[in-house]
Amino acid sequence: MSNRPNITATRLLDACEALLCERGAHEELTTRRIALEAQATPSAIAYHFGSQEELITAVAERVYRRLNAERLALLRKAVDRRSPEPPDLEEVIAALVGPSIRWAANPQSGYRVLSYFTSMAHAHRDGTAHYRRIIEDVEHHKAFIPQLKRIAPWLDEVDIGWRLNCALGIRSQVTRSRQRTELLTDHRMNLDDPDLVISRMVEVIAPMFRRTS
Amino acid sequence: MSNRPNITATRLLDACEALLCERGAHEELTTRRIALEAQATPSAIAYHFGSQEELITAVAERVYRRLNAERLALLRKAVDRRSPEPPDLEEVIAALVGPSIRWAANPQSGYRVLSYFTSMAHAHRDGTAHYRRIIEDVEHHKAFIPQLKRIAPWLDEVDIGWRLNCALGIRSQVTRSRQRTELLTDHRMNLDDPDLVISRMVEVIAPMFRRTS
DNA sequence: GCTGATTTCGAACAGCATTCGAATTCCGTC
DNA sequence: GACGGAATTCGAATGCTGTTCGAAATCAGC
Repeated sequence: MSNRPNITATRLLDACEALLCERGAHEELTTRRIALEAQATPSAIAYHFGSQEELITAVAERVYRRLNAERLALLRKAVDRRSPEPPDLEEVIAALVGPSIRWAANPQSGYRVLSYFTSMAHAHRDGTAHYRRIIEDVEHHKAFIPQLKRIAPWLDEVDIGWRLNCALGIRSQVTRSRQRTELLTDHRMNLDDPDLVISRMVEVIAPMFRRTS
Repeated sequence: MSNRPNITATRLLDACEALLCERGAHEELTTRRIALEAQATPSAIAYHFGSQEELITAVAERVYRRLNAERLALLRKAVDRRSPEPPDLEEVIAALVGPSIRWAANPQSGYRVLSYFTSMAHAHRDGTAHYRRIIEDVEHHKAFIPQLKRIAPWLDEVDIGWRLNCALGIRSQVTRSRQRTELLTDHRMNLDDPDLVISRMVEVIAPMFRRTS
């Protein structure tokens, strides 16, 4: 549990992330396997992180930070481009869901870590509070609210948050339930093209923030 | 692996479902615990279902069938009410997401079984094909497509399927990420009232199927 | 009431995460 | 450069887990 992460700790983080990104390697996600990959022993996991769960949490947190940085950078770019006017709605939505979509299309991006982590956090939603720390972290999402409010000032802040939440649900469905998405669209949408998927999502999400006719 | 389920098999199913519905009992979801609850032995699980995973799959399948029956009954009712005119859009959406929302609000409904199962199926999306059998079962969802096409004939069938998929994503977000939903809406939405939540969802999903101005 | 099939049981077995004390390495200080 | 205390690594041991398997027990048909 060192606050100054040493070389072994980062090797364990890297090994765990690599295993989570490998296709179908979740069955082999054992302390022994991780330790082997990191040239360490299972005890090292307990020493540096406390438990395997907390190691995975640390890995997820690291990936999550990267994703959020990208999201917020895109939001800032969208805001700056139109400042002092309100940003473009479609560009804001693309900033919100774009990184997830692009990362999900790339197996080495670490998105699989997040998929696995959130699945596990949902399955064992009892007790273990260190899961919630990440799940409940919505601060960066909240950064989108004031900008969306500028775009759709007739909407309540609750309305904005609700629509934001819905948009995130659509994002999750597309990134995590790819099989279902393919079946419902009759395999006639190219889900491998992130830009296409993003524009399709914008097409569906944007009307939520437009005035009802 | 009996096709004629006997008394012990159904007791195991019931015990497993009960444990999955109990708050925070997922940690205790072991073969020995399930067997104890069902007045049987761990070997009985292997004998009747092959493995613990397959027992859980069987439980999820049973619950899933109940939910789908309710969904399709509501869809049929919506269709019959307006026949031969196209059904009301809002009523169709309520038929799609309503049962999930209501079940999620009731701990004893068995919705927790589905939450747990889909989480697990996503986490171990490799190999184990018996998970996919349920995850990929979208036939009942497809029953909504022709009705929605009647309502919005200007939309492609791919467009309809895509929007249907998005609606299901919103549903999942609200039922499974309740905490996040509460935080984003600043705790100012009463998520315990299913009818309110459903109308809020309709408010967001319906515009997807309306003509763009 | 016997016989063959179905079902139940309890004792194993291998694998798992974790614990813990000893051994080792590291690093500031003499 | 060598000491000594802290930080780190290690390997054996512990108590879980799901599953296997052969022997008992129960059941159904004649």
